[in-house]
Amino acid sequence: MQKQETLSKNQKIILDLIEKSDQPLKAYSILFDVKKKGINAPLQVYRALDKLVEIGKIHKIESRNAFIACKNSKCQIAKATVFSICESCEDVTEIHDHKLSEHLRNFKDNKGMKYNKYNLEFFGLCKKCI
Amino acid sequence: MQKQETLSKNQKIILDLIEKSDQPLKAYSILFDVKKKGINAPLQVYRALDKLVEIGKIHKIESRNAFIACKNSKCQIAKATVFSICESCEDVTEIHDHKLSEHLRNFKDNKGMKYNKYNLEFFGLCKKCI
DNA sequence: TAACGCTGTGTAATAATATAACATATTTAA
DNA sequence: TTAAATATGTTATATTATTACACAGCGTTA
Repeated sequence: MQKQETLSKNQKIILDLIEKSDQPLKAYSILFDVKKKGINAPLQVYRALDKLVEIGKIHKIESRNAFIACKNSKCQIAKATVFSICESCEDVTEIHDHKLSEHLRNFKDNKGMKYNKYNLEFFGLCKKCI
Repeated sequence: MQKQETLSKNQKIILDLIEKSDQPLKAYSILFDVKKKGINAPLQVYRALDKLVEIGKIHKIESRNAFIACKNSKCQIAKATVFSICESCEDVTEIHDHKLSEHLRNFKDNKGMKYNKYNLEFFGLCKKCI
């Protein structure tokens, strides 16, 4: 089973919307916005979100219960995400830092655990809000 | 205003409970357990949790909406947390790795953002579940 | 082509997580 | 000893997410 290239109708509608926003969107705000396109129920939104997260088109910002598009064209980083979050204006940016990724990818604890995913969220104040 | 040494009644009850568990507890499971101690409403639980998180006695596992006690006696790491989470048995362990902490503490993005906190969650399979 | 598995859709109901608003009590500090 | 800050108690409600069920479309394969 290889990576799916074609998205379903609902998945497309919802990915479109998220990609048009440069900031994370919440599930019920997405629902509100796609009602005009015939998506009526939370579950329809959550199902599409689940799929889009799974294939790496979007990421969930766990501390905010919100979803942001992955700007990385290859979208192979669903399993290794780093974000910076401004606690004042709530601006969220995905961080791609080679050295940091390397470090995290290679991290080994002393419990013999096998990692296949990580998510890192930095919090602070962005330049505008300092 | 220095670090508060004395916790209020509700805060103590709830911290006690969380410290007795070596795994994260969810707010409503905490509520259920403390009803016999006279805590009746979600808000009473959430208020205590907020405070305990703020002073570093517990941490929130964001991806699980659950709370775990901080084992670090000094509890000064509320703002710099790393966890490993087994996706099979849901076992959660707080990680203290000097080199990793150093790396994360010193991380600078290229946006001039000032960080004061981070949270990192590793996912995978623990030794038992591999 | 018919039967099957897989993925997706639609809908209703409900579960789980979290906060707002208001009144009052207790502790702390000036 | 009074004012400010912190904590409590209660009701109601907002927000986030899932369960359960019925069915549609599509590609495989027997």
